[in-house]
Amino acid sequence: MRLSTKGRYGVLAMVELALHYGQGPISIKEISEKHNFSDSYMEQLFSALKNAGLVRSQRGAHGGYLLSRDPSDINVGDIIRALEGPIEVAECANKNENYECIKSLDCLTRGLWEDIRDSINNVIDHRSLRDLMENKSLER
Amino acid sequence: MRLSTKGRYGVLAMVELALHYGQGPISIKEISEKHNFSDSYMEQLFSALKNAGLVRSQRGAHGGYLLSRDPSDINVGDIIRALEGPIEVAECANKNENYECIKSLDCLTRGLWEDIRDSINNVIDHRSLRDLMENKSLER
DNA sequence: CTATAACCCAGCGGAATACTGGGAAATACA
DNA sequence: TGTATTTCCCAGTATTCCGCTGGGTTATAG
Repeated sequence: MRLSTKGRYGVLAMVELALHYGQGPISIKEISEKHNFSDSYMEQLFSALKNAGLVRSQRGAHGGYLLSRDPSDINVGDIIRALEGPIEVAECANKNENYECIKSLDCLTRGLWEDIRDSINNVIDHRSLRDLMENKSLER
Repeated sequence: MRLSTKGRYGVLAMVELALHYGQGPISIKEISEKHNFSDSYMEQLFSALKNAGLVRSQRGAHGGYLLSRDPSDINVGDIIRALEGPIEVAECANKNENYECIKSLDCLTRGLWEDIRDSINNVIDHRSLRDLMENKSLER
C-alpha cells in the first residue's frame, strides 16, 4: 500500500515550484540536483504534469517549469492522479454498477475498498500546494 | 496505490470464515475453489493469518480453518496488516522524529503522507468482519 | 553560433508480486 | 491399521511493474 516514487517525487517537485511561484521558471536540473532525483526520470514526470495542465514550460536557456496557476489552486490530488492515475485500491472498486462481482460474495468487500479509496481522495483533494508550503495540516 | 492480492484475497477469505462462524472449520480448498484462488497461495496467506492469531487450524481430514474469535472482534486492519505489514504510504512517514528529512524540504510533504496513512488506518480499523457480513458501511 | 534547456521515445535491470511444486506430519474414518 | 484428507513447510519460478538510462531533436537566451 505504497505510493510510487512518481507520486512522491512529483509532489515534492511541485512544492519546489510553489516555493518559487512568481519568480520565473525552475529547471529540472535544479530540482533533481537538490533532491537527488534522476534528471531524465524527473523529465518524464514533468511531461505528465504538463499534459495535465498543472505546469507550463519554457524551453531553451534559462528555461524550466512554472506552475500554471496559484499554489492554492492546485491540490495534491491533481498531482498524484496526473502521475499515477486514479486512486484504485482494488480493481473492482472503480468499476460500474454492473460489474460481475455485484452478485457474488465479493460485494461484501467492495464497499470497503470504495471507502478506503474515498478516504484517500478526501485527504489529497483537500490539501493544496499552498497548504504544504505553509506546512498546514488538515483541520479535523 | 493498490492493495496487493494478499490483502484482497485475505479479507475475502476471512469473510468466508466469518459467514461460517460456529459451524466448524472450512478447508482452503473450499475457499479457493469458490473464488478461483490458487490453493497453495491461499495456504501461505492462512499461514500468516494463523501467526497473527486471527485463525485457528485443524489438521487432517475434515479439517480446515476457523476464526479464532468472534467476527465482530476482528477488523479489516488486523487482516491487512497481518498480510501486508503496516500501512506505509511513503517510507519516511513511518520513521521516528529524528529521521533525516526532518530538516529538509521533504518535511513539507511528510505530514501529508502521514495523514493519508492515518485516514486509511481509520477506515480499516473501524470495520469488523461482522460489519462486512452485514454489508454495513461506516457511518460518517 | 553556442550553451542550455525542454521534448520525445525506446528499452532495460532489478525487485517485488503472484504463484507453483514437492514432500512432510497430523487427523478422521473405514 | 491403512488410506484419504487436510494443514504445514520450504524452495523455486514466472511475470509484472517500477525506477531509471540513453539517444537524439527542437527551441531559446545571450
